[in-house]
Amino acid sequence: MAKDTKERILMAALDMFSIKGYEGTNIRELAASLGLVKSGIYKHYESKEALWNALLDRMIAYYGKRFGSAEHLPPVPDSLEKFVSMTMRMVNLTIHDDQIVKTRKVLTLEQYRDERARDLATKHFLTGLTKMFTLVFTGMMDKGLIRRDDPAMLAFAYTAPISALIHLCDREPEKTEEAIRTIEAFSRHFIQVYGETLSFGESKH
Amino acid sequence: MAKDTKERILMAALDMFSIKGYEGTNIRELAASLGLVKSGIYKHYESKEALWNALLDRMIAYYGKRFGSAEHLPPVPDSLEKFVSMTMRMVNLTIHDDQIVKTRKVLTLEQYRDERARDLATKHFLTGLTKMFTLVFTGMMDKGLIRRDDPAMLAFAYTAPISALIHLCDREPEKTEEAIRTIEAFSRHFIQVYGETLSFGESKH
DNA sequence: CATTGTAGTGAACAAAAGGTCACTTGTCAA
DNA sequence: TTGACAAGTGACCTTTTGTTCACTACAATG
Repeated sequence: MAKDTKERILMAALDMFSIKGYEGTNIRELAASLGLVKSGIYKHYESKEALWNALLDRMIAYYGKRFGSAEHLPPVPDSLEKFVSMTMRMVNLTIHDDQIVKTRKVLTLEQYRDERARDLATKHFLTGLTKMFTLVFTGMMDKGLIRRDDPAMLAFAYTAPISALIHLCDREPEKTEEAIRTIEAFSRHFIQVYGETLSFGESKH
Repeated sequence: MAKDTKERILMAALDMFSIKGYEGTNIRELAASLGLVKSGIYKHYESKEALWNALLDRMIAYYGKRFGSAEHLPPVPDSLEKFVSMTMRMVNLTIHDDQIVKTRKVLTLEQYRDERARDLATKHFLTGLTKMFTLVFTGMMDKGLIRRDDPAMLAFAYTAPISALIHLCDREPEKTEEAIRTIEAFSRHFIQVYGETLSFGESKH
């Protein structure tokens, strides 16, 4: 019950910050949500700002581990259909995983105030996905699944619309199902435009 | 100097809210930024929340007038080159117009807290642009400039990446120039993919 | 000129905020 | 058993916050 409290505080902070933002969050309420009293928080974090920084440390580390490392790169799919299903798996995870949703919301709310949040927001919302899919598309071009083109441009053109709909889900959760359908439709439209239509009998070498 | 103050307060509020958010903004500082003392604000708005709501009213009205009305629809360009330059004109406006930038920031910061902000955010960031460009693409298909396809899907695929880069500029203004270049590159890539390459001698009827 | 209403001031207030500290409690090691 | 330490409490403090109000200055109107 001891060491655990520090972790519970961090998770409660993620929760409140993601709803009310840093300024809108107050320590009393945060402590109460854990059955603590506010001075109890200060046994684990020396100030509200220290708590915020610890949370950011965590988010940055988590991002690095989860999205930044080579082992978590999605495998290059070997059919366009598998490419779509891979996308949908990733999308479903990122939309429904509570911690990831809250992380996105916090970054959205604090991106103009905190420099590290700002940087992480750009990774989360833009460059991270683009880099990842640049590799995927490069691989798919090598396999002859999609036509040769600038893979970074394709990755940007592919991930940004999906990212926009993920933000929509964060903002209006009741539109989640529709958004997921739109993402799938967009995905299929995308492979239809960029997919290499192999002539009959032709095969990838 | 009389009626004017109410307006100046509204603009100062837009400014502070866009930087510090609603919770982070305090009336004293806001008044001071206008050379007033805090009680002066209350002569024009009965509470902080009333001020916030007045600002939202304004933003909603402005959006309706600026982006919602038929007369402000961009004309359907009659060449792909003009399509790109039209896009760039719009992008430059939306990135450099202070009031529009601040509006986007406020909506970003308050989208999870205020229902009207939430709705306006979706319009600003997603559906508004998509609707507008659906019409543009429909017109361009009619003119034979781009190949026939689902115009709404094209509009979504076109505007979402641009929107993502506009958000990037709001977050990291020092990347504005690079972002604008990327938008233009994306734009050209887009028309290359979807543009109808008319055979020699062929013309739109 | 008298009056009336509007814009603005400054002092005051209650509530809420972040933070401190002396104290209790429970656990574990010597 | 005892000493030490980490975890948690409750009372207290200071600062900040939104809001009110009696008052002044002044322009417009009759």
